[in-house]
Amino acid sequence: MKIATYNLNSVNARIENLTAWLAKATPDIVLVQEIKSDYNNFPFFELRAAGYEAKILGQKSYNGVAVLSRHPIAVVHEGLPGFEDENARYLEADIVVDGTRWRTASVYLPNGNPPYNNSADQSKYVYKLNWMEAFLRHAERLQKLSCPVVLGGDFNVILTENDVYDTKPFLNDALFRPEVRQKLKTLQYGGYYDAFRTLHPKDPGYTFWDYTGNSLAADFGMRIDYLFLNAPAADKLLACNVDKTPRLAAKPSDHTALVAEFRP
DNA sequence: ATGACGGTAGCATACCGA
Repeated sequence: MKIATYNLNSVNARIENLTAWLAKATPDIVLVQEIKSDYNNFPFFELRAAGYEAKILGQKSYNGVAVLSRHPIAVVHEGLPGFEDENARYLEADIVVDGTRWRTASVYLPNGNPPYNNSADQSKYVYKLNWMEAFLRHAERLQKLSCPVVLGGDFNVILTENDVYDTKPFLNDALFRPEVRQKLKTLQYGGYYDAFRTLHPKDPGYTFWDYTGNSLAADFGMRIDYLFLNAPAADKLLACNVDKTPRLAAKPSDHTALVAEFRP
């Protein structure tokens, strides 16, 4: 049983790359971010032909999240409960696989950096902190569930200095500020396991490489996509690996897929 | 400090991203 998270940077620009990867990787569930598509333009037919049902919280041009699965998907929350959000960043769903119900969420945390043309504007950072607060409150409520829970997505947070090729360029970046790192750590204090880091204490585990320059060749990456597991899910965890093949393929997203394998 | 690069809207160029 495999669950993946993958920030696609546009589902329509990536549909061939995506279906090729699905055929090879055969995940049961994929938590997708940045589909950059509303409902009417989402490639439901192509994914159905590839064997996947899709539930989406769409948005034109920006953001947008989806859950794909080879099994029926029951949506639980469209958007983060208790948080008025103008952006499509959270979709929670139940999926039964081999008789076990899995609670999953596709999470796209705000970036938080100021716009290039106004570096003094902190409004996006404030939005990020508020979003994280609401997410942490909801994640805490999900701890009441006894079924396996997987919160996966693009968290836009570099958790530690070992999760980026070089800390210097990011010391004042919204992805690496102590405040956001501390906040995401509270998810772990609250009983969620970082699937990749649990099994790979030392490996970089980068999931993102900038399009520009020689970032990919030089491995100037960062680990900002995560699969967080409650204890019942962590108990079933067999493996968790970064699949770099779609990032190395033609017309890639700047992120790549992170895949966890579980006992049924 | 800036822009590299890519996607989208929409048709020139601005906005967004990490």
